[in-house]
Amino acid sequence: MSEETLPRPERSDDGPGNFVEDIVRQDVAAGKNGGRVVTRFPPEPNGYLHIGHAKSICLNFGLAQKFNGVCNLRFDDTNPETEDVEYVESIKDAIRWLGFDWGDREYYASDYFEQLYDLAEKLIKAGVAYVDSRSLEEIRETRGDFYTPGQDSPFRNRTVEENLDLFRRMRAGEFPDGSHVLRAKGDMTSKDVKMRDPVMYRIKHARHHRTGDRWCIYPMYDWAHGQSDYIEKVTHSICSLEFMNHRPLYHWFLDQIGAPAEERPQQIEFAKLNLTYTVLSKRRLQQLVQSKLVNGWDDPRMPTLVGMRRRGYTPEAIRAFCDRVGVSTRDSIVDITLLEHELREHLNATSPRVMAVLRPLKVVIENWPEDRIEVFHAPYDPEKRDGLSREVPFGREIYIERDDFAEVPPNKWFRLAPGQEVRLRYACILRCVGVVKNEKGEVVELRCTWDEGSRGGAAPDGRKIKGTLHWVSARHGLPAEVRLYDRLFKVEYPMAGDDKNDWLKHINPDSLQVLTGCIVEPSLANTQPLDRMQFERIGYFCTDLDSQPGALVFNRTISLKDTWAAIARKGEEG
RNA sequence: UGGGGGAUCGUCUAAUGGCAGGACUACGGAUUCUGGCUCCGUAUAUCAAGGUUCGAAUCCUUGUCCCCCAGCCA
Repeated sequence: MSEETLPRPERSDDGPGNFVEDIVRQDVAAGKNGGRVVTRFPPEPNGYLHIGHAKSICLNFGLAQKFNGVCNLRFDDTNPETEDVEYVESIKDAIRWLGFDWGDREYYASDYFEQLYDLAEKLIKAGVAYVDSRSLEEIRETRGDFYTPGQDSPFRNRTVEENLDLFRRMRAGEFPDGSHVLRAKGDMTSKDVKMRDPVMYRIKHARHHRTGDRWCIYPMYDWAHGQSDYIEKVTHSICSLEFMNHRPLYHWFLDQIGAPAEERPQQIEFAKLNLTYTVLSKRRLQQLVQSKLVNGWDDPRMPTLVGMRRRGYTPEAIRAFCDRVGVSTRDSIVDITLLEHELREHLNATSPRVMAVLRPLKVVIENWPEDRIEVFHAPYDPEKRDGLSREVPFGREIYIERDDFAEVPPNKWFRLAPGQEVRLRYACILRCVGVVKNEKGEVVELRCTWDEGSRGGAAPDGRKIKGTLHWVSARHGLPAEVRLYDRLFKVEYPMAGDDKNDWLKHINPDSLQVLTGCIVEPSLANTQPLDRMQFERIGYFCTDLDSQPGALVFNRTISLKDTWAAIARKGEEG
């Protein structure tokens, strides 16, 4: 074993760990950066955060927590034409909602414009940056391509004095957009196209959401980002795979400004998140919003954090998911069932249970007196028996789910059918003795009798009742609208097509189904937006932002697993 | 035709020359006043070929496939 071989990194007990964590752990153990760990989450404020960003947020903030470091929130606001404070606020909300706190470490690349400018002058004085006064087209044409080297700009040999003068006048606003750029003197013959005299500054007479009209030149990403990391003393600058191509330039700029070896940030790339049945690029998400395929950025079908919040996702579930998917350097597409699993897991543990009937079918209990009302006490949490319960009134007329009755029951049917018994949850045992149909032959009402010994739902003789149905008293139930959400795309890989616009063809036309005429139990009368609950036997729901007392609206966050659906499907096939 | 990366169950991820493990999914069963939850079980993987080695997912060679790069976007 050579002396240079580093010891195998110890894995921590909490969580699965990943290669980035291994690197940080080794760095800390080796005393690099004096053992400090500083990460950063660097969103550009030009869009809403989505589940993919959550992975990065969890990684960066998680690393800081794990190693007693800090994580900066830094807005990468170097392109005023696309950025806005609206996004800054939404990004901060989303990060807070996810459960992370950046304390007072809220930074903006625009806060460093002056320092960045000074550094740029330093590079000019050192002869490694020059003002190129050609058009965008000319610059592009002479950059060469993957196979042919670029050619030096005729302005490459301007004197330091001339460059300085021009650059200062660029800043002073003497030139129109596109007339000059500041370029670094890289190597126009480099096989690495990024090194062919990268542009550092461009002229943009645009108002910036923070600096207003103070600047009319703005730094490019490659120049701004690494130097901002350095200014903030970031130790580990974690970004996605496509920036791997930028890493040589990242280090080259750090070399040029004379960043001491022991203080320079290290760029580490990881594979960003992709999800089945989902698109996760800002541009495409924006397209969905603008073309009104969804109702805004917070549409519950959107993979944005605001959308997921409105849908009823919990931050805990999203964080658990991010931990679970791991971090690696290979492109991957995570099965959305993993996300759904974490969601159900957390919702199952935390959601109060209530009853709601989505597609009501009236049931008249013939041997129950007309005006007799019974109030049952039903626990909010049947598993933990935490003592909390609500009152659920019961009477002669109730509603059950249409799907819970079959005139001709298929195999293994545990639910209601003529002559068959079921239990009404927490209420009693019921037998169907008659079916009322309309002139079209549709079932409109069920006539039933109840077993008078089964008050509360227990069988007096201990007989097994296989099926238990949810129900709502007709007299006490509250009307409600329920919005059923499904995956936004019909296919697993919407982006798989050769044609770049094929993904839009895979939109699921049934991703939103609005049910009116639903009936929920009276305990929900005062529910507030974003309250979460389980509708027993149906799924997890949350009260929508549109909901009001007297006009209740619920979103289906996710259905319960439905074993019966699989059995029924097989019954049909077989 | 250049450069930079990457290939492990259907999916995500472990392994750092020494029993290919875990989770999700799927399937089967037990339990159940939610056809939920829980519990138990089953199935499925090292891109290919060659080499080094007692021993290879791991090292070497050759090949194949996938991703990224030619913004005055980030």
